[in-house]
Amino acid sequence: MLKKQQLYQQLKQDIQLQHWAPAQVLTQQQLAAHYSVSRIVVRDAQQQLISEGWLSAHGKAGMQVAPFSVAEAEELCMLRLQLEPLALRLAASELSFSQLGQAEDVLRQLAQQTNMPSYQRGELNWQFHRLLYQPCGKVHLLRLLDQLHQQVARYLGYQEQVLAYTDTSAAEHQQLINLLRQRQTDAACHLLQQHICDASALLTQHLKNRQGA
Amino acid sequence: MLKKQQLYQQLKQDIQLQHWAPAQVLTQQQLAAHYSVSRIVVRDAQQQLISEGWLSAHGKAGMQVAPFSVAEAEELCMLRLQLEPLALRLAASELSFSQLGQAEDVLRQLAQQTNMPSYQRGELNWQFHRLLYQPCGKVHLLRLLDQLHQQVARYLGYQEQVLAYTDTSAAEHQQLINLLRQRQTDAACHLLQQHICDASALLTQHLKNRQGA
DNA sequence: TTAATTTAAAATGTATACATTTTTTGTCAA
DNA sequence: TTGACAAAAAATGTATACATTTTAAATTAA
Repeated sequence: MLKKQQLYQQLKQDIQLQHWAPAQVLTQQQLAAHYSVSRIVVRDAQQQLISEGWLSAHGKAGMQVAPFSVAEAEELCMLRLQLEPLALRLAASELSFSQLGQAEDVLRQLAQQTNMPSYQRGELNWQFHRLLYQPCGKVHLLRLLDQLHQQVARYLGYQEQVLAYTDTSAAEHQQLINLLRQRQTDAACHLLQQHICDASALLTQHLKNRQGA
Repeated sequence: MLKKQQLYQQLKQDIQLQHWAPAQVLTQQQLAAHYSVSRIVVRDAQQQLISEGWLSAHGKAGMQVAPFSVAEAEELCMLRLQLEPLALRLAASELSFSQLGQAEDVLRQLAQQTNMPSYQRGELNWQFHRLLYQPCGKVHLLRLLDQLHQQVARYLGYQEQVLAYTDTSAAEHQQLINLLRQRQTDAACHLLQQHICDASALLTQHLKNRQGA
C-alpha cells in the first residue's frame, strides 16, 4: 500500500468534509504527527493537493487550506456550466444503451437508499453525471470535470439537507436519460444546462445567506 | 533559491523543447544525476508535473514524458476554443485603455523584433492573449488557460517556422484590440474564436502531415 | 535451446538526519 | 512602556540511508 496515495485521499477528504477548516494554516509536522507518517509522505501529498487547488502555499512556511469565497464558488459553477454540456454533447452519440442503463441503476440507488449519508449521495450524484460524460473520450476534459466537481463538493457542506438530492433533481435526471435514449442531444444538453444552472443558483444563494449570518 | 522550483521550471521547459522526447521513460535517479540534485527534489517536481499532465506515472517504476497524440492536441485546442472567448467576454468590460495599450506594446515588440527565437515569440504571443483575459478576475479559469497554452506550446515544436507568428495573425491581433477599444465585445469574441479556430486547424493539419511522413 | 525459477541489480517508497530559513521569544537600552 | 536587536526555537528544504518492490539476469532443468 502506498502511504502517499492513502494520505492524499484522506487529506483531501478531510478538507472536503471540513475536518480542517477553510483558511486554516497547517504545517508539515502537524500533519505528519496527526496522520502518523513521515514528513516526506506529507510533502508528496501536499504538492499534489496544492496543484489541484485544495491547499495553497502560505508564504515561506506552512500551507493554507483553501479558503471559501462566494466568488470562487460562482466561478467553479460557471466552469461546470460551460464544460459539462460540452462533454455531454460530445458523448451523446457514443452513449450506448447499456451505459444509459448503468446510469439509471445509479438513479435507482439514489431513490431507494434514502438513509444514505449525504456525502455518499453526493458521490453517487456525480457518478451519474460522470457516466454520461465518459464516452466523450476527452481525457483532459474529464479530469477537469472531476476536479471541478470535487471542489464544488467542498462548498456543499455535506451535513446540510438543503442542497441534497431532491425529487425535482431526480425527475430531471430521469428525463435526461429519456432524452438521451431518444438521441435528442440538443434537448438533453439544454436540460443539463438548466439543471446545473439551478443547482448553482441554489448553492450561491445558500452561501450568501450563510455569509450574512 | 528553491531548487525544487528551479528544477520544476527547467524540466518543464526541457519537455516543452523536446530535450526529453515524447513518450520517453525517465527514472528519478536519471534526472537526479542529470540535473545534479537529490532524488527528493526530483520527486517534488515530478509530482507537480504529473498533476499538470507533462509526465505520467509509468507503471510501478519510472515516469513517462507525455506522448504526443493528434487527438490530445485537438482536445486541447477545443478547450481553448471553448474557454478563451469566455474569458475575453468576462474581461471585456473591465479592460482599461491602459491595459489595451500594454497589449499593443507586446504586438509592436512582435512586429519589430523579427529575429527573435520562435520560443520567445510564442511566449510573447501568449502574453498578448493573457493580458486581454487577465481582467476577467477568474483565478481558476486563468490558471487553466495558462496550462492549456503551455501544453499546446509543446506541440508547436518551436523550431518550425510554419506555425510562427504570421502577418495575418498580426493583423487579427490588431483588429482585436480595435474592437475591444470600441467595446464591441461580441465582435471581438467572435474574431477571437475564429483566430483560435484557424490556429487549431493549422496545428492539427501540420501534426497529421508529420505523422504521415 | 527454451522455459522456468532463483538470484542479483536497480529503482522507488519511506524514514531519519542535517542545514538553512523563518518565526518567535526574550533581553536590554532608550 | 516600547522598540530594536539578539538568541533560541521551530519549520522547511535537502541529502543520505535503509527497506521494499520491481526489473533484469543468470542458472538450471526439461
